[in-house]
Amino acid sequence: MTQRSQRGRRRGHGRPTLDDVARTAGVSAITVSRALRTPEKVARETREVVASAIAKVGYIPNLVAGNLASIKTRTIAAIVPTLEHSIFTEMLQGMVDVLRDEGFELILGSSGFDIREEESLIKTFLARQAEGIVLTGSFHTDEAQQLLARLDWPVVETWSLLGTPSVGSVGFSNYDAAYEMVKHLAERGYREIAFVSAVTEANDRAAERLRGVRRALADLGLPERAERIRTSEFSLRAGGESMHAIRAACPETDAIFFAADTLAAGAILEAKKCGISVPDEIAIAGFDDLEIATVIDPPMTTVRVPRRDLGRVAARLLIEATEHGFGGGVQRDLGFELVVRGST
Amino acid sequence: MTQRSQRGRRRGHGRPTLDDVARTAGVSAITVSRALRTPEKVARETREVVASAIAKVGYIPNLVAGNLASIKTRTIAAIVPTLEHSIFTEMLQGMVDVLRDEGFELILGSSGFDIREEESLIKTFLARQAEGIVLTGSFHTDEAQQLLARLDWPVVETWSLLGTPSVGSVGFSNYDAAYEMVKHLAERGYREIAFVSAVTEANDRAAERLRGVRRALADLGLPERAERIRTSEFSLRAGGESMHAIRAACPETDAIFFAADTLAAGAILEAKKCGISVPDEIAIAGFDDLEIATVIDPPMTTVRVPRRDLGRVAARLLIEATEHGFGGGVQRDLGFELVVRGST
DNA sequence: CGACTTAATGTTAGCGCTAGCACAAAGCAT
DNA sequence: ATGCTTTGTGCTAGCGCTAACATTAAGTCG
Repeated sequence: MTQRSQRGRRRGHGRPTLDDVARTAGVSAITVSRALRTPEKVARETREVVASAIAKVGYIPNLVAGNLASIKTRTIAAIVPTLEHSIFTEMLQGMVDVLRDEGFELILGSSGFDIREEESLIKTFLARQAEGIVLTGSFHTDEAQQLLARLDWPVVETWSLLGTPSVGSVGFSNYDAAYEMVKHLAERGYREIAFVSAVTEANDRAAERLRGVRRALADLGLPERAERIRTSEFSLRAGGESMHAIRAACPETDAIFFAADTLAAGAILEAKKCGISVPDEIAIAGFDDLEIATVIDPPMTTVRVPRRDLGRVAARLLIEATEHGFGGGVQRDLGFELVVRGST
Repeated sequence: MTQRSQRGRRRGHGRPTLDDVARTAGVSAITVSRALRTPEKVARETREVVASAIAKVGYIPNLVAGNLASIKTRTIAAIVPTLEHSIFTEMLQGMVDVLRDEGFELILGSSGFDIREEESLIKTFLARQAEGIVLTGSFHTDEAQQLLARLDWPVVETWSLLGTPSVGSVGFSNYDAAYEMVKHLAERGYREIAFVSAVTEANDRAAERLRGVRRALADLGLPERAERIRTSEFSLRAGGESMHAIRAACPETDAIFFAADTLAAGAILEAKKCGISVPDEIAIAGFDDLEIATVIDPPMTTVRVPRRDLGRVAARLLIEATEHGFGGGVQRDLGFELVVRGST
């Protein structure tokens, strides 16, 4: 028999442990554990003794230890490109709502639209034993792709339906949405259509929207001019600037489709400031259906996307996958809605 | 001698462990651990052998186990009222920037402006062994206060300087900011001033702003009328509605100070839509200095708050506290700036 | 060249919890 | 009474990692 624990606890937090509770309640540690996690398996009387012991010593469970022992962390990770664009934070809010109801926590990463940073975050979250992860889009580094492919780890991609992540994709067709908008503009009689995109590099949503615009222009026999296809950062100011740049380069332009409401709203505000009439002189369309689209004058034609639901559905799929396994990879097309208002 | 491990691993992930790496590298587990965490203590040659073994077996560290063994999680928690208001997400972005540089991760909670939910989140984050927490404001439930008081756990409060959290407060004086804005309006000659606040219940920022407005009105000898002190939810639409409601109740009102730019912007947009001239018929002031304040017409007078820095400083304080201890509780007044533009 | 540091690696004993069984006591049919 | 389930509780052995100490092989110095 080895001689041990001669001098009590050598390391540790100093916070009370399960054993402390067990000792003051006069039961074993496992009983306390059960009283907390599966109370129906503990006699009412014992439960009460344990409860008062917990209160007495001020016990707070150590989930890190519990996670290690049970190989479950009840943690889901999410990586978004930025926290400064409300479409992503609203999606996160949807996720958090569902996760919290189901007793899961969110660990959050923001990649800054950089897939290498995304890869690094993925590795961190793997190391932290997140039980699943929500990614934005389906463009990732090769290494990340390979890692995810060989790992049997629940992954959901959002905002896009192009990838084949282990659990599924939750999104809508960015291509179709952009196509529909151009079709709408054409039906309204606009022929000289410009498109202002987000940066498309490593961003499949933006790339798909651009593809949709191009295809629609071609199908409808409308002219596509390079000077009218621009990329821009996301800000109100940049929206106004893009409008001016396009009008300077191609004065005959009669409609501009922006890949984000923020840009489109900036353009409408700037147009009004400069006495340019919307939609008579120039039509403006956006993408997202943020609140500003409804209160701006004229109200903005845009594409409504179910950002809250994107988060909710992604979270549910992932929880389902952690609890009942997964395979194949479902595709949840949550659709979009063309909302026609006064700006076109 | 006890007979054990007759049939190998009984539970576990199936992912390779430190031991697997150690075995293929022909060294002990602790050497692999050191090669990863303190490479300078391992001979170059060994380091290389270990590195290739890691690559060979595809090892990903299990931080949950590491955290338990080292009693360190390198995790910081943050609780914000909502993710749907960019001032908070920008603060979080500031936090994430600093945390990631220092090798910390963020666990995020959103309380929905409900301090009971906040309390529940605090307990969860304690249980998850977060090394510190960033809270919004200094209103918490009694139980949360007591828990935090007796726990010797690093806590930083943001957006307010009123509390005495264990590590410190990072914010500015909401009272002074509101006071200054009213003073500015008075100097501009406005005398019939209205104030639209966020809900003040359990929200010390809103309560302080209201107090500042009241005090300023009193000090400056301006009339305070109950019909002109309103609370409102946060939205563009609600801003416009508040403006109408105030003008209906008190037609002589010549200036409205909104506790958020979103509200003020909604009011300006609505005013333009209705042909109400800003600032001639009614002056509008906001709070936050969001981008829209600069591009709207007229540009908006508002209070600039250092939201990104709030997050950065809070994160740094907390990291410092986890590494070198803490005591007392510092107060970092990051200040605010009255930005006067055309709307007043 | 023996005592003494330094560098590199290994051994042991947990961190605080839970899975999997073992076991006692009680209920229930036969 | 016998066997057989059910209920409540406890014991043992880890989960995968790291702190603390132990050990060995090289330098280092007067």
